[in-house]
Amino acid sequence: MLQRKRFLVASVLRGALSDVFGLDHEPTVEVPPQRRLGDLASPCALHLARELRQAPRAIAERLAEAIDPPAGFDRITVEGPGYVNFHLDRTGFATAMLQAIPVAPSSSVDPLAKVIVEHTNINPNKAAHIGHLRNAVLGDVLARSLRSLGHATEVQNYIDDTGVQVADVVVGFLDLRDCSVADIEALPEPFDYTCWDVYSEVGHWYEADPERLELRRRTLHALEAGHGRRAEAGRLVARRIVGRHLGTMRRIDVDYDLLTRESEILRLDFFVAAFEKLKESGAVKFEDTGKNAGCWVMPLRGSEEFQGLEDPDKVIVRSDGTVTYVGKDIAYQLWKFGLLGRDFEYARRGNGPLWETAPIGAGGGPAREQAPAFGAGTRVINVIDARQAYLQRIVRAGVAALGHTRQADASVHFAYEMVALSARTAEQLGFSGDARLEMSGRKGIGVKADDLLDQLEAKSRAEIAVRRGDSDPAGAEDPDAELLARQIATAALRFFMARATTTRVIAFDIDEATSFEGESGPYLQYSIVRARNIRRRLMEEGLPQEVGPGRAAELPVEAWPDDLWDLVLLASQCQDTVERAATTLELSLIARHAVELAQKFHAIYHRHPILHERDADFRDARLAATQIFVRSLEALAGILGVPLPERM
RNA sequence: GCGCCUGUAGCUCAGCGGGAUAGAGCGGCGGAUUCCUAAUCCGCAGGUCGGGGGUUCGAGUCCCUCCAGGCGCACCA
Repeated sequence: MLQRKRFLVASVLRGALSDVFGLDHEPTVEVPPQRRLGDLASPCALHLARELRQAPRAIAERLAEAIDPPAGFDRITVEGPGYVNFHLDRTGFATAMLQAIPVAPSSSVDPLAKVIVEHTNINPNKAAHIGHLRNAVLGDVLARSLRSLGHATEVQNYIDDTGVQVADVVVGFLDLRDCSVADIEALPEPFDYTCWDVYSEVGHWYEADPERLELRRRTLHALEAGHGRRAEAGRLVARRIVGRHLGTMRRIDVDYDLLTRESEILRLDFFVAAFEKLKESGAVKFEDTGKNAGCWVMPLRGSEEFQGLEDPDKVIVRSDGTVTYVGKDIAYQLWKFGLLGRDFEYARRGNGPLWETAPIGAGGGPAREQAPAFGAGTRVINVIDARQAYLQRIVRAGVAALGHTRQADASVHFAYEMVALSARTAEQLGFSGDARLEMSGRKGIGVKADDLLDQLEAKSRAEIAVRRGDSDPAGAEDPDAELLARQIATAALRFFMARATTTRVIAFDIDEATSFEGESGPYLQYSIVRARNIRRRLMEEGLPQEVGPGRAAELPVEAWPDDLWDLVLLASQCQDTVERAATTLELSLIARHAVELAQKFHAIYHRHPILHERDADFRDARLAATQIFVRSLEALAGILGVPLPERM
């Protein structure tokens, strides 16, 4: 909403600079720090002072005189050292804001161009931990942002069900714990917790006798081949764990369109197809001698991007004929762009909207026509932590080496930093360490996602009980309170993950993450609950609960004091914020904008009561601002995946 | 060694292609509830923006350099 005004101001200024000074200058337009200074301002007079050999204030004054306030503006002033400031017609702008959609599909978006977002991608061999939650929340918020801006968006969750990590858990069950496949099947829930322990046990077991690593190799081959007892155990482990992971993500409202399985990529020979193309184009070559003798490698020496590497070649096919992860990932990436010339078979998972890749001719599987058209995206965003930046660059280089430069450019690695444990939290959990501690599934160090969510829900329940005056929170089986506890936990967790800048390591602190005060998910929720309560009270009093545009248009300027106005102006920047977040992949902008809105609302709530205000103009302006606030925060909360309850 | 990221209040962090008085949350101290729920609000204390150069009318922001920390550079993913 404000963006259009910004363009208008820029164009008016550009014209004046040309008319008055004969300059061709693109002025910057920003929002001044305080409302009394106006709503949009340009420091262009400061920029041009040297060139024009005039005092900035003098330039600004000449500009202000030369310009008539553009449509929607009241007046133009000169402020500070020489800013040209534009003051909006508050009544007119607020009336427009009442009717505006806070975050709408952008006209610059091609609704037919599909964006594929891949996220979560947890190895199906153990319980999800809080690092995985960061990935899932970022991916989900990104997908929600793109959808709200009008992008066709497809969310994929890649399941590496034939990798080393699954193999290790299979070894743990079959060889270390001497289980049968039936024994694994019979294990009680939480199965993923059991696997968490097995996985770290097997690591120690290998260390004690490195010859046992042969079992890993044998299992890995069995998983890739797809038959035998080990493969059966692997399928079982992966199937049960994926079910648990989906359940964990469902708790915080994270969903997917499609699960893609590595086993299907292998079975359908996606890599064979990709490999043919790579060989044809000369992107890979066979190494006869040297350290990579017997391997197919992708030379990276020529590329500027890979300067200074110790080994400028990347192995794609190992000397034993097996394919590296990068090789499979290149094939998968080509499929995502519709460049592979092959496709999966699909099956619906359960009765829900989620699909998964299915083995060819899977008995009784649904016909292929029923599945939506997956893949063939125009842009692909892989949400993967920053430690994998090197591999993601190689995947992109592989796509480029085949001559698909447009698709290589459209291959985006959404890199975020990892989640570590704060020193305090690590100590509380019994892990030694004086600094922050990196989580490690292999070592069994970490906070399980479900444990954190349980803790958040328990804390929510306790808070709710206190507020409702229940003496016995555990005994009260109030379904309404149960839902609310879940919503609060979801909000706390999602906001915590979304508000962190992607380039920073999160030092996960349990006390901070479970805080319901200050900059937190529940803080957002509470602000909306308060606004909704006003509405409810108005209804009870038999007063109108809404201000229509007609009424808003007749409010006098005095009804809009600076602090109330500031909320409206902030609300008018939701669209810009979401667009900027989606293009820069800095999603924390959305969380910060949401919390800033809530802060301003809470402050106004105390200063400007509505129910007890006698002046009708003041009351209606406040009510209109509240309406604008509610709609804006609802839009942002929807993108952040923060549920907004009716009461708290 | 090469590459990427980080260094701002006691702690966790914001600071939009340089711009108006460097902000918020937590923690500390002091206040606010006969009045739309105190998961809130208001006030106070707390800062050589890692160090040093440079560019500029103007630098937390750009350039150089140094220091400190994290991550990556496999026939693991």
